[in-house]
Amino acid sequence: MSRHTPSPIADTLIGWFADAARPLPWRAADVSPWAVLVSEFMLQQTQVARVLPRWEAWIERWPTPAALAAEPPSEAVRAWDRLGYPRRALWLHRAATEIVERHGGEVPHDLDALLALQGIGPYTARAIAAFAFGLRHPVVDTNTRRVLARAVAGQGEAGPPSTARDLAAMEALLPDDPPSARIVNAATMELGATVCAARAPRCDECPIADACAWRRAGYPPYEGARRPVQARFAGSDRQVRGLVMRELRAAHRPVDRVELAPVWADAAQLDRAIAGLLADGLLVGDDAGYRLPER
DNA sequence: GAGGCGTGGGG
DNA sequence: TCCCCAAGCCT
Repeated sequence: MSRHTPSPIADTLIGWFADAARPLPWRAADVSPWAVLVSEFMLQQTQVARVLPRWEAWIERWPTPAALAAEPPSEAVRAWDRLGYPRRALWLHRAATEIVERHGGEVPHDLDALLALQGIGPYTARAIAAFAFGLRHPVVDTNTRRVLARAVAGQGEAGPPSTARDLAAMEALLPDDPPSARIVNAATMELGATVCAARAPRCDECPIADACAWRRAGYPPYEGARRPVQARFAGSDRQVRGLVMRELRAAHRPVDRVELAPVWADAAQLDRAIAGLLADGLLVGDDAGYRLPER
């Protein structure tokens, strides 16, 4: 691994982060790797403000992987409440079980061991390694990708994700020493989340505006490929799944098909949603009806 | 590799 | 109002 020439962008971000970082509780010095891991699961595709109260409650109730693994998945799904993508609650419970079984109840440091856990992909594995353990890895999320696209590549938006390419781009920005690299990872994400926003970037407040290639080029409009627009939510199977899950979280007993009928008028679509939830393991069904998974 | 997956904040 | 998009991952 070759040494880097110092990046003025990285240096500026380190100074900016010292003042501008939001005091998020999972960034506190005394939080456990497990607490960091839980935050990363919850933050997948979900905003900080919505995660905060769920994370506090979760860590208080289940302060260790073993504590969560000792309870049925149904309790994890209930505690997940309306954070969205409830498969993540199932995956987090599964990951806790795997940590107990494979790693003696301790969150592993190793990237490959992290990647092997349910629900942990390229972003989350590196985020845990970097933020929980201080290891020097590039961490690339959607905010990072946008900041690099603008400040370094001079493009208004990040193109389609490519893990290898994105990691290489961030690697080029990272200082050699792990503590500084960790801060640059966090600061780049923070800048994208709070200043270099997707819709309305606040360039007048940006600490690296002078170094920004996109700004220097006069903010050219983005010409490259965009990610496909997300299907509309209203009336979607996703909405129906959410409504069914809401019923099942509230009911601490089996709920049969007749009782679910009022949830959605289109019976075929309701059946499709239930079938999908069963396939995902979010529901189990028997003669008594549907319920959240107990094991 | 594209598509599917919740829910809600903000422009 | 409506639409974008949000600390991604799995199949």
